[in-house]
Amino acid sequence: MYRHLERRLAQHIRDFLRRMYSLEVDRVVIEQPPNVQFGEYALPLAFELAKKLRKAPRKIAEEIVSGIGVIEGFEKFEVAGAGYINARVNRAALALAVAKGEEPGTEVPSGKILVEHSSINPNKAAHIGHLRNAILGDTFVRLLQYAGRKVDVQNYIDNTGVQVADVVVGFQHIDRKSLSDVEQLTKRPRFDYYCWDLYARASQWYEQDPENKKIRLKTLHELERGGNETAALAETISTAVLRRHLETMDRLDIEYDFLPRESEILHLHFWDAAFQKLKDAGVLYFENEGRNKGCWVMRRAGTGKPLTAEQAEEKNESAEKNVSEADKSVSEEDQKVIVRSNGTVGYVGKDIAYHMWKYGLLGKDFGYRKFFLYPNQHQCWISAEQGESEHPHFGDVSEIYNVIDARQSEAQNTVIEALRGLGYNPQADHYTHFSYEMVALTPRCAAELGYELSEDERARSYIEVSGRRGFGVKADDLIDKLIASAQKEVDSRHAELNGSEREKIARQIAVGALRYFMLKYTKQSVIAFDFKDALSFEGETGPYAQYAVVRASNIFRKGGMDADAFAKELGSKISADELAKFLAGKDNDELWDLWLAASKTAYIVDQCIATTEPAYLAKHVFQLAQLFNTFYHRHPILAEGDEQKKKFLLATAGVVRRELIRALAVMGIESPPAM
RNA sequence: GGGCGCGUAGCUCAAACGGAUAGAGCAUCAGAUUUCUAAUCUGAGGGUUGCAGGUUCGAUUCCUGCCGCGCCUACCA
Repeated sequence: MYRHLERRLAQHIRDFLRRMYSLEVDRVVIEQPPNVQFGEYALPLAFELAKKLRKAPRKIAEEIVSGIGVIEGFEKFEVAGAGYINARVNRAALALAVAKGEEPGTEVPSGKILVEHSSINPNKAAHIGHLRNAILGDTFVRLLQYAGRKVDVQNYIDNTGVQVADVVVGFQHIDRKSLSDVEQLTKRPRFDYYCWDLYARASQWYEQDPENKKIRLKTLHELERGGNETAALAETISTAVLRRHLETMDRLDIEYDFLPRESEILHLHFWDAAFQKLKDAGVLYFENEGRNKGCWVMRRAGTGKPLTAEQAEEKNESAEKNVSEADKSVSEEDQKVIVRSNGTVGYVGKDIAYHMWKYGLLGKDFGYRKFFLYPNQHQCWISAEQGESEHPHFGDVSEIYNVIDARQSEAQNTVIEALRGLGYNPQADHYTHFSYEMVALTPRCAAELGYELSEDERARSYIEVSGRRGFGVKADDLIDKLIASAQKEVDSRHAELNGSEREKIARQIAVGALRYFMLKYTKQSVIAFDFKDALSFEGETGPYAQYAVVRASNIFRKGGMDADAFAKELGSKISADELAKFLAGKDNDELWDLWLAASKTAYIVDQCIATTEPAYLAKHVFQLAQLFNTFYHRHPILAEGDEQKKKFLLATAGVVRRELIRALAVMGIESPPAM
């Protein structure tokens, strides 16, 4: 409801400015006052207008306040400080609307959105860095779905790259395993852990003898070509590891719709189709000299002179030859090799083709096979050269979000520039690199894990994980630890519950702790991972919020009432006048703050989507839980003597409980029945 | 060298297009439970927002320079 009122206010202000001053503003800035005593919305509008209107801000603010008139849902407007306009809403009306629990809808664009996340090399166990990616991606999917968007979730599988090749080399040349040996190994639990170690061993093995590196290159070529024994072994390994990744992510309630694989991008000749278009459009050109002689190259993103909007327009209007001349002058440094001199295509090229497919611009499609059926019957599909005849339709989307770490931003931008160069500007504009920073280990954590550190590394605040060194925290290990720790607590607190109930709760708490931990940091901050913080269930954590829900639930259980029904039917239980009385005035600001926070779910979700920043939701959930815990402490609800007051307090608990459950669900966190 | 990003309390992090007194958690210290379970709550201490300029009514936020740190800068993916 908070969002709904904000939009209504913005619209009225726009109309008013047009009427009163003949001013058109595209965006009315509406802030949240630092304290609820100032009201629910704050407009710094008068400061902005001061220059345009050549009047003192305070004077303008007074004019607006006296002229704005009646706006439904708002009680009054006040001028504060040097010219702030503070808006006060009708508290009872807002509370009643919130209690009903139905957010007035907004227009939802019809197009489908594709979110790509996880994309873990299928050659070793997933680690905490992959967890951050998957949790960010999955949460963003849930945010979009909450906002009413249709979303396809894809997990790109690089099954023909060097990382898979390294493990293949490990099996063939270090451990000397046959295909059937490996097939047996894949049936053992956590085959991906075996590969984790083997990958690290293979990386060392390359250092021992330059000849070994030649084997690696040969293996890589065999994988890319396909149709040979090495490729068959790679297929067995990467498919088994991929299944493990899906299982790991499913422990966190993360699911995918489709798994496009690089092998199909190669074998279905996606690149050939893209290559032709890129050459025709002049995006790619052949280099005749220097370091990149014999390669097809394009300008690396971010190396051109930055163009302003006007310059870009001029450029479009000016003669074509200027453009190509400018492109030809790209220095070697600024060139990105797309096709190597031996004719093979690099990963950026494949990525360009893949993204043309996403937008339905390639004129080719994958084959589709059923791959993984989740316990909830959701079917996950995988790409295939020859697919099944009946399959859902993927691709042809109108917006793309790629959850890929910040280190790849240049490559991502190069793909966007290629689309632009092909003339697909709207598609390029709706291509979002959802960039986030890595998860690193604190030196203390690395030491705990028994890794030897150089003096240099010990002095740093964090150390990057490294698959090649086998250096990192495996996802399943962390999840196991969290579950064990939660299980211990649940067992000691709830002897009355049976084993499977306790197990389920422990899992919910573990998932809540982990997902919250990965979401509470803003994307651009490197997470310096530490077991102490990650395993905490106290303070700013998922379990803290889950516990608030349990406390609310307990009130209703003890009172023999249905929490949701109680909240929803507030209007028939208490008159509007009485409700107003309970919420009015300074004495009740603290209660009102709680209601106001509970009204913000849709507003926060919008903010998260607009900024591709799920951390705002995590902060909001924590604040709401914190306000509730204070409320819980101050008001022994069931002991309340005044019947009307008691109903009001119950409704408060019911509404907050419902909104907490909702918001947690958007973060992929379940609310346990007991803790 | 070039590109991107970061620097805020002892530690880990917030601060939505520039806005009202820079906020949380952890840690430390002092308190709270015959009550709807303390995985909780109340309070205290802790800050020249890396440094120096600039723009502005107003800067943690924008601009310039400097210092420190990270990532990218492969005919790897």
